[in-house]
Amino acid sequence: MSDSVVNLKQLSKSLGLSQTTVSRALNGFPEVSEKTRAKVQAAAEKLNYRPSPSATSLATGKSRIIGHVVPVSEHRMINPHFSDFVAGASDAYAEAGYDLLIRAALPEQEADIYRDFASRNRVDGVVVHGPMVHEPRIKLLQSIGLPFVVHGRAGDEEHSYSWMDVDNRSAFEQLTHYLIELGHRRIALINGLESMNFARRRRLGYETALSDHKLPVDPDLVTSEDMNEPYGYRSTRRLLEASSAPTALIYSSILSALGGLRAVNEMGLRPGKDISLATYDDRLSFLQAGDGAGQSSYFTSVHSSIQDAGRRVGEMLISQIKDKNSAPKFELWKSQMDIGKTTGPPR
Amino acid sequence: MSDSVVNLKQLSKSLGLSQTTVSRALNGFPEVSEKTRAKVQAAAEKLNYRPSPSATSLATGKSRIIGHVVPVSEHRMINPHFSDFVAGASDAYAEAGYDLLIRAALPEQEADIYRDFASRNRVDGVVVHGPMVHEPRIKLLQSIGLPFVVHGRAGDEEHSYSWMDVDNRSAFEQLTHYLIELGHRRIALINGLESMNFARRRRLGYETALSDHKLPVDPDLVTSEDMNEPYGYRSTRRLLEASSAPTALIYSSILSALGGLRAVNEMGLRPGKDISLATYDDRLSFLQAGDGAGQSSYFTSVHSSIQDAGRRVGEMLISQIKDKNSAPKFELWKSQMDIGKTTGPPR
DNA sequence: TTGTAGGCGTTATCAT
DNA sequence: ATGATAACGCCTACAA
Repeated sequence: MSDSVVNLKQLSKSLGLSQTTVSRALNGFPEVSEKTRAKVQAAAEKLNYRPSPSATSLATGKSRIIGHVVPVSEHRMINPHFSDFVAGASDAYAEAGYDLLIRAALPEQEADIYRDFASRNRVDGVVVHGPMVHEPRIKLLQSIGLPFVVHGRAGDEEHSYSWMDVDNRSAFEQLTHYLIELGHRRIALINGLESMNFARRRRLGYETALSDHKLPVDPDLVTSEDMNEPYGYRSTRRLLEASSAPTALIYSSILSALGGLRAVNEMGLRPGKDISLATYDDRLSFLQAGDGAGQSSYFTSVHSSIQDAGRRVGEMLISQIKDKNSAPKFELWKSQMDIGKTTGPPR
Repeated sequence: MSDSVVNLKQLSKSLGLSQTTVSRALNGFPEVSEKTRAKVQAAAEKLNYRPSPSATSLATGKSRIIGHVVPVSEHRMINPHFSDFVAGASDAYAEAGYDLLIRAALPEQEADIYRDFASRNRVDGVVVHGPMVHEPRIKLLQSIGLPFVVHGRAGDEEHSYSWMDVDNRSAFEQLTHYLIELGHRRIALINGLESMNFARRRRLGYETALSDHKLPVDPDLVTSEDMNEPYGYRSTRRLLEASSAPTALIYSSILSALGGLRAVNEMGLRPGKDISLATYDDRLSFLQAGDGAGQSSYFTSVHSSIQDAGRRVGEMLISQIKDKNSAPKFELWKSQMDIGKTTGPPR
């Protein structure tokens, strides 16, 4: 009730015990007698004792904070994908008594920020977002010795660090395969930025399916950009207005799929009839409904919840922080395919 | 280059100066001679000196961290609105040398978390998100003495705390007015949760416009829920399938407007022709395009960038933290109206 | 202009 | 099982 706060010294004095004993009692050290511990805990509660994070951090070298550095460039990393990921991660952190810290940074500052994070333990670990095909942050963090988990994977040395990823390649292979089976021959891929590893994998999956069916890979049918709604709209219009338009389009994100849907509607084409649309779906929460009436069940898609991914990455990172010299852990999640209303045989 | 890091003591020893002088030189105290300061700065750079945040925090009582507590309930606060706000805020923080901290919490824990934040200065201030009509957090924070800025306003005592808000009421009055002028008589409002102050204000604006034109306020035409896509879809369908359907719908968020658009398309209605849709638009970045081809220019809307709001709230909070006993500051932003393609006279 | 010394609130190492 | 005491790394009176 009271807003007055007490420190260790005051608390121990009020108990007639030393700070050492009180500290040990509160932190669950086994040598403290149960009777003492109970008394201490009761008094701590009553006097509203809360340890000072900075003092604890200074003494232990642990901050109980997880860092996320987000680039502020043209390709902003803060978008609905990020926020859903963060929702999951912060949940996992809170459960374990950690806080989430965000630092906005220009891309060229990023390395320095990691050094800063590590050198004075502002954070106990970081999550690496949006790994590129060749990802310099990984060896940097390794050399610094700052614990980290990658959301996704980089192109090489997958066994030297911890990561959690979805099966981007097989997901897109499956989606493409499905469209081919429906009879489509010209299938476009509205991909994310292919400097990012996930996008490269998705393209590989797409190309693999085409090749398996002896279909040509037409570079004019593939676009690569930051995934947002206008991009989906723009590229869809351009592709469909071209001379040899595709009969089906695959989107790397439901955000661009939404843009594609808008384009298609505007052109008077009926999804699933005149044109087929399929997408990767991160199950973004603002599109989700309990009754399954959200966009997610509308689109034909492969999906995996990015919020769940955030939670899992958070858990992995915390367990790694707690057991510093544990071996790297990897987790590859299978995406699930759902047939929605937006695909059908070509006209 | 080197990852080795040096502390104040080592740095000052290497310079043959006292820690005091070095500290003062680095922190811009005027009494240090420029020659000394230059030498110190050069050495700090060279030896890769970085002050320890926990030590600094312990000594000064300042953490240089801004807290955001986000409820993890059914009505998640982490959504695209939040992430755009955070993008702006974290930018402002980074510029001022602050970090952003997120703590997920059950609603009933929130009060305790604020106490925790304040008592041991884990954070120097907080942003209050989603103020309700009656907002207990405000007097709590005031009694605790933790600096805060409200994004939005609570219903009462607007002059006792700092806030930044948009003119929700007049924005919705204007939008409704416009639709009435077009000839609409039955206008629905797909509102946010009316326990939230912004939603109540929006409804007031809507009702004011109706009353001004001697139009009845039909409660069946107003819905109030968490703003997401499925909600927009569901309520739009329900309203349009009813016996006396509205000819125009106003959405409190582009997320639900997107759902409404989906419903309307599905029902074979042409937006702007058979049915009119208007929305409040927070200019969410994932819907924005440089070329103006995003959803934002498509919908008839009143808009104001929530990312800019985040930046501004961040600035306000930091300036308040720096000047503790400054008077409360208020900022009310005017939203701008844009006529898009989704409105027209009723059929 | 610079330096000395104590304090911020914990944890951890030795003792006892 | 409990207690003194020295870190942790910085800031800041107070002195010089």
